[in-house]
Amino acid sequence: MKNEKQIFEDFLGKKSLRDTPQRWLILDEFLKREQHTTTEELYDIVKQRDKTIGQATVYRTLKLLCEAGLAQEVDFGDGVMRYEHLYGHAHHDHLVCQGCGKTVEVVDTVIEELQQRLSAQYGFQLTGHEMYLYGLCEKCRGK
Amino acid sequence: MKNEKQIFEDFLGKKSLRDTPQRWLILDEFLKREQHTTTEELYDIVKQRDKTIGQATVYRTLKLLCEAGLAQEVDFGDGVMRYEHLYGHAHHDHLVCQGCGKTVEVVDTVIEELQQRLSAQYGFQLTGHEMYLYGLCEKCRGK
DNA sequence: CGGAACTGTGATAATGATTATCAATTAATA
DNA sequence: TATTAATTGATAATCATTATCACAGTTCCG
Repeated sequence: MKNEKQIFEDFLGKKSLRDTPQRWLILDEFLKREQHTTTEELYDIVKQRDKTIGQATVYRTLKLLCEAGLAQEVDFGDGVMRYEHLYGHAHHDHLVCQGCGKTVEVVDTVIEELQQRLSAQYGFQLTGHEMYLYGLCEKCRGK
Repeated sequence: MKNEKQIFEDFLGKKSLRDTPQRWLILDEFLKREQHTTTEELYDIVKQRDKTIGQATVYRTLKLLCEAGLAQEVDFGDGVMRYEHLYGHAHHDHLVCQGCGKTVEVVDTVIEELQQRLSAQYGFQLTGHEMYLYGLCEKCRGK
């Protein structure tokens, strides 16, 4: 399996986009993050290694990573877009705690199947879906 | 079953908020709309009956309708909040055509049940969920 | 009735995330 | 290396939504 850097290199080549240190820096830090990352968080981190980098470049590069199939936008509905790793990660949905903000990645193949079937009933060809389950985690429920 | 106007009246009373012609006008037009409505669309409609009404009032009143349990926010992820009728309407999710924007309201009780079970597996107490199924409707698929 | 004390309103300014613009810089390539 | 086109960082612009504020309309209490 190719690694993410190779994928990105291929992507840039195919689109005749350029190889720049900023792009590699952003990809590198993005890959290090385990959790969903906002543009601003990533910008703050990346600035520590390159003081001159601009926010716009972070926005632009994250968009590219999405096109390259390495990242994916996640919208928890709080007005800030988050990005998560996509390549090598199986599809999943999100369980979000409304108390502490903790998220858990979940999958349920039966639900996925039923979504297909449900869409088909209305003549739709399903191309994707979003499912967010909101609730209270064990800790927050105690309070 | 109480009707929406009575509900809103009760709500205003309980919260010691006032009875104003603007609020009734907005509620009235909101209820007439069959589809999901953006604040701007509703503002345009309401302006035809009262030229002096302000956008802010529409925003404010839609928020109130949500609190009163008459309306609900729906976020299709295109940067504009939409509102739909809630009172007297069973819970449902949305099937959205990415070709023409058409939406269909759908429910699948088995999925709902599985969502509960899935959340419980992670110690979460489910308080709500959002599920958006994106695809192409029959017409758009032909093209 | 009269006048505090509030609530609501409309106009407008502010906010905050994201995007567009643009001159200057840099990478690809002949 | 010279040319061309992509990229960058800084900054201004957008756009939906919120906050602010002066003024108008209600309610309450005497």
